[in-house]
Amino acid sequence: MPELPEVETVVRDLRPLVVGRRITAVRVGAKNLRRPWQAEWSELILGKRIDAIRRRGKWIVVELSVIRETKSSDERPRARLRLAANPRLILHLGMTGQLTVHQPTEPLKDHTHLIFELGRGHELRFRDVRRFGSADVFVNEAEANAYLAERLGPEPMELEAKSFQAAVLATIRPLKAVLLDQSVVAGVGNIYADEALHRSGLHPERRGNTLQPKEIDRLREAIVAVIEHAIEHRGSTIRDYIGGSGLKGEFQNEFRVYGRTGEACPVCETAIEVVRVAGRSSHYCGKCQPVSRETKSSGGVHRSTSSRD
DNA sequence: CCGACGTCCTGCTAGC
DNA sequence: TGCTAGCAGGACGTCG
Repeated sequence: MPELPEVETVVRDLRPLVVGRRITAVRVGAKNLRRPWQAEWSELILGKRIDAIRRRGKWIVVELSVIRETKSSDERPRARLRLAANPRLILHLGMTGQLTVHQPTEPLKDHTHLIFELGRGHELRFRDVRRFGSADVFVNEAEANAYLAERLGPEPMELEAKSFQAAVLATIRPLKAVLLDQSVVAGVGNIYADEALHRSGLHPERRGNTLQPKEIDRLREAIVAVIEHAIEHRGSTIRDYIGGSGLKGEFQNEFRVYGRTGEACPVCETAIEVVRVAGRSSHYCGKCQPVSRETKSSGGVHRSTSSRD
């Protein structure tokens, strides 16, 4: 499942292959992604040049602009064209999304839902078996940024200690739910949440408001460390994930807890356990990541007075 | 307002 | 061997 490191890898792989190219045609599959592709979106991006491709959280932003027409003498600037001069294509890979560049002669794999023809024998294909992914087009940078800003918190690398501390202490939710909340920190999913919690010695069921400031900062540092480490390994391939060049990730070999139920904790050799938290399977080491007594017994709500004095 | 939970979707696999 | 129930989970809608 593509999380921040996987999406970053896709974007880095794709960058040299798509930047500078023009979208010469858009082909849309029969089945919808999370939201149906709108016909006017094709009009908005057709003929536009890809200036850049970047990542924000788990989202991919393709920046497009009008190519300057050098030879046309009868150039009539149209208002509508000006509004859509710099549209943005925003993609989310969901669970099983793959974004790769192919030659048009390569056979289409099943579940290919969008094809962006790039001319000169290349096309960008969006394939997604489970269709949890999405594609949206916005008329300009401001609209695209607004869309992302209203659902995403800071990138892990830009997460400030103070504000993260405030966010964690302000909630009774289990840490696992906090880390999966994209408005708290953008880009963390089930794998890296579990890995970061193990690295910081915190139980996934610990409730935010029971943490010490020191623990919160340890968690923040663990998130950054595990994300950066994973990017260096091109992310994790569990089953479907591939980078923009079709290469798999290697970080699955570095997992300390995720998907390792029953195996030995790499730190203390205790068997890794799995529990369902926030509707997700959560892997942890019972010894390295103990639940504090007060948290486990009854949700940790009645403890609020003791932190006062 | 906040938190918990159900829904979408397909392919794989554990279990009979 | 063949069948099926259950599981995987990111984002978002709904409910209490």
